[in-house]
Amino acid sequence: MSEELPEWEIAREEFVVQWGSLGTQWGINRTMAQIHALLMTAPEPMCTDEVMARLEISRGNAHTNLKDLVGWNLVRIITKKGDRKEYFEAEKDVWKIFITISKERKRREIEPAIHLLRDCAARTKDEAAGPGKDFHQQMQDLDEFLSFGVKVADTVISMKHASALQWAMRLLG
Amino acid sequence: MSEELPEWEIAREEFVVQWGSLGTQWGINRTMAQIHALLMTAPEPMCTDEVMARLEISRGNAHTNLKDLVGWNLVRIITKKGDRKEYFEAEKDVWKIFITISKERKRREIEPAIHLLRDCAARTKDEAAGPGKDFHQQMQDLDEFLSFGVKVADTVISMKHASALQWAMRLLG
DNA sequence: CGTAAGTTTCACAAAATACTGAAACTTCAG
DNA sequence: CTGAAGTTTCAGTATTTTGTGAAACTTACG
Repeated sequence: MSEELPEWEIAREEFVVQWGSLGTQWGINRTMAQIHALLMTAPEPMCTDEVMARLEISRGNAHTNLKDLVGWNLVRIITKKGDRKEYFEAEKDVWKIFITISKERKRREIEPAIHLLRDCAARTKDEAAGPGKDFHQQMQDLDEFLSFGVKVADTVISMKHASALQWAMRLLG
Repeated sequence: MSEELPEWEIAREEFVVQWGSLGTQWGINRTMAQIHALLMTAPEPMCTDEVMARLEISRGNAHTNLKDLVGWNLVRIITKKGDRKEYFEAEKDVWKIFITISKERKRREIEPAIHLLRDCAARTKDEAAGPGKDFHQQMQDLDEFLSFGVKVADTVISMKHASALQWAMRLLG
């Protein structure tokens, strides 16, 4: 592992390890975050065996997490001609990473929440007063807020990096 | 548990349970999310025993998660005069909830990441070319993006709901 | 075909996380 | 003080999540 690594590889090692623990705080599993960090900083696409060796993890673990990353659209599969192996390459453009993660989180986390809120609001739409009405109102407020957030996110997602930047700069003054 | 609950309480029950599972997807523990849901929809502040009874959880569990929510500034402790018990009340204003969560996540998740990125960038600032330089550049790009995001977040955090709304509307329009 | 290279699956094991319940601690009124 | 009411802690347990490793499966080339 530590035989004559160039200086930048030592920093990379640190990055991978630490990004892994940060990931857990974020609700992402450590290995997945580590693989992502590894691929984001890989000069060339890596194959499963390289990932396994580098992180000292099993084939099954590497495989599962690589495929999960592909499922998140954060990593794509590359095939080199004359080579049957699959290689994995992470998106490195920060703006694209951000867009991808936003899209996925919206789909996986926000939209289900909105459905729940609408369902609960619908069930209580006839409450005329008191706690029942307050509950209904709360569900509606949450729904409206999240739905509005989704609209904003959709707009941002469809923007080019430069326009988004310009727009945000205006906000900052 | 299910003796003659009014209609809205049934919806609330559903909300609490489902918000709990959504929470796990979000990387938040189920009980904490459930308590938060319960308190957000509580007509009055609740005491530990009420929470325990309602969610059928132990005192230790209720206590820990209530205090964690207080630590997140999503719930505050209320004391009624002539009563030694502590009551817990959740913030219900959606905009305030959003601001609070943004602040906390920034502090707990984004800032540590920025520190890591700066550290890794600093360690490789002398790399003149090749993979080492690319690594340095990647760290810097990530840092810049997150730092810029923090600035935007700080601006939004300091805004009144109405101004933020107006600003966002302009984007959508 | 047959077989070697590569990928996927999955039962089981290990590790991390969350929960319980009871004891220890704190606070306050009498 | 003393003890009732309430809060906090924590060792042990249960549950959930991750990871392993080997077998099953797929693919493509000779």
